[in-house]
Amino acid sequence: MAKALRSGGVTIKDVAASIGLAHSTVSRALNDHPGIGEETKVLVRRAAANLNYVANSGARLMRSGTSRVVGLILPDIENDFYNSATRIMAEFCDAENFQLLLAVSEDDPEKECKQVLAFREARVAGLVIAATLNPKRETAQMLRQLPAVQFLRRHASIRSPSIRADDSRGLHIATDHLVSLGHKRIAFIGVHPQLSTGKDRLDGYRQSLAAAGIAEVPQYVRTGSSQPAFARETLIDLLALPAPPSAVVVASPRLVLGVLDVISQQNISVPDALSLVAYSDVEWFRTWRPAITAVALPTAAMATTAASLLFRTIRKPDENDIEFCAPFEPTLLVRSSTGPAPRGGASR
Amino acid sequence: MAKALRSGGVTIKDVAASIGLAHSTVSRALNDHPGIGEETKVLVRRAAANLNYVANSGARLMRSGTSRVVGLILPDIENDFYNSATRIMAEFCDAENFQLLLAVSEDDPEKECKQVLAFREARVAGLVIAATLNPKRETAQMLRQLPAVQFLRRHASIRSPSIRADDSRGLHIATDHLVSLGHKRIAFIGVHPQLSTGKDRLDGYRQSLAAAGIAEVPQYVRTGSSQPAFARETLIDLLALPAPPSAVVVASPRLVLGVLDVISQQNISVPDALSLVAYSDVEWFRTWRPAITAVALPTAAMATTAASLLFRTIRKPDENDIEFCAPFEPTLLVRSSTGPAPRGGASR
DNA sequence: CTGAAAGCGCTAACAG
DNA sequence: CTGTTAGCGCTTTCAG
Repeated sequence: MAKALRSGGVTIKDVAASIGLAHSTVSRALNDHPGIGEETKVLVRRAAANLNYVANSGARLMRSGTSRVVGLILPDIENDFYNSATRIMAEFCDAENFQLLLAVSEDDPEKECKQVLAFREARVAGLVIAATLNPKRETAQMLRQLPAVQFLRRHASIRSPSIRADDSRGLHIATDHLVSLGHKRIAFIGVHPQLSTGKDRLDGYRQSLAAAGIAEVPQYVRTGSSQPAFARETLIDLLALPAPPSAVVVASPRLVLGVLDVISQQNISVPDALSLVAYSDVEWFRTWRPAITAVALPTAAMATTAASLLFRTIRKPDENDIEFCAPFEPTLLVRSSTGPAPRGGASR
Repeated sequence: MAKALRSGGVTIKDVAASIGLAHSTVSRALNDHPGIGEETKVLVRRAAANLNYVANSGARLMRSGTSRVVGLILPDIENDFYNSATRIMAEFCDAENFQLLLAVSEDDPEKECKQVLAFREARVAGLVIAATLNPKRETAQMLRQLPAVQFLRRHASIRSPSIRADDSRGLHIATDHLVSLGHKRIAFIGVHPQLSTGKDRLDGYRQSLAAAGIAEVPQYVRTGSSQPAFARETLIDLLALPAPPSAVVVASPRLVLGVLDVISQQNISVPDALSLVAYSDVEWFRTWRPAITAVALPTAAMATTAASLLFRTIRKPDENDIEFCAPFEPTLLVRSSTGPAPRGGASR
């Protein structure tokens, strides 16, 4: 035993030796094979426990070819949508006796590529990915070689099925809401339009304006990074315009943070001086004062669907013809950060 | 090639065969061993790329005994402190070419135990853990057998070194702040005192009261789950007291959410009717109106230290005598959710 | 029902 | 500088 401990790891052989059986028998007993004496199983299990035996999943992998691990690649774990989704996936994995390998791409295609490669080296059974705005060819190609599900974002170069929200519609209803309150000068702060989520959301905003017969003002439409700092600078800029917007649609929860920073610092009155709609609802939005009007995504349903789709694919990789999965419907939650447009012409 | 693809995986041997070399040579070339012809290396790398070779980390593990993976066990990934820490650890791992295996224990000791076992089976090089309130004996024992770092929380039964904040002092200064504003009826909403973070924080609160000569009112002291719902119910209860508190210290960011829910729903005036201090600062606290006074933890420093301590331990496991790591100092950020105590006797 | 033996993909002696 | 060989811990035929 001392020897086993020093030489780093009790093996199935040590267990076998300790009770005078063949290691193959021990393997079968531990894996609860049919056709092994019940008494033997008990004996083996006790011996394994005594020796503090811990299976070696690497060795197991070598034989089976795939590990009980699934990968998850997310651009930003501090985004509440993603961390809620992570919780659900983690639960799912636990329930299925899988482990979750997490990678944070920070929207860097190089990192992403390295991460996918590392996942392949680990022979993950499958993976869920919210891809960067411009995945490398190599990445897309690797993704084709294992069960994968695109999450929230989808990229044309990646073949894997996608679980997503109807972003375009989400922004459509958000913008419609402002339009119906009489706003004409409606700004949009969103993420890069190379991202499906960036483009679709922008489209939704535009469609709504078009439907309302409001001409788009290029200066009101801003896209960029999904980090708060971008929204902060953008809003400051927007407010300094000769004709500042009377309302703003903010297309990502992390961007909302930057917007609120400015609102808070400049002590802007919401919704009187500025109406605000957020895309993707976050728990604390309802506690903010005024409570923030938001378009909610069915996060739990989306994450659950992604996970179960992945596991289904893992189990029957042959069913390549994944049925098309309709995008999830977002819902507008009207709270108090949106109000009627000011009567006068220019504000301030 | 077709054969290799079907039989699930191009190996080093296939690469070797494709260019008429021995598989060991290929291995060495791929691992950039000294004493391999530069031209050979180029040749091998090209062949590997052509055949779409992907290393098998399971096989590598079998030889080295430990994988390039570190584990992270957290009670709650939706807690902003933890997800910020996760981002940093993920970055660290990426930089070191390690992977991050994430497990969410949800404060369930059974789950935790299973997760640690699974990590051991994966032969993780080490792990970072914020333990549950009452880890199983088995868990503590397994933790002794691999490089591990306790994070934020620490539990006496676990030997591993811990990176933590001076929680007691943190709550001491939070409470002092309220005391200095003239508050006498100060409530405490925190997590289970079985948790080190629960106990230390409660202690800090108590010490501050004692130092100020304020008698503790048992009804004002509430501990329980760290989920928002607990804080919600608790605050409602507190406010219904004949002599409700004029200030409340909320010892965890997730609990703050529940508290704000009530404040928002009952439209309580902060800080006039109720002063509020939060423990652990969260990005959006500063945007709330009034901005929330909070005690900030040096999250980034803590996570970085935990990660580097872990990697150091992984590299030199012999240096068992880890120098004691002083707890990190929290800082009070006075914002606007705290104000002078009301003059009169009972509020309302 | 259990044992013996082969081999998964890789690395590391040890030879040449 | 490169090839040969053994063996990591496990599962899985194939025999008994």
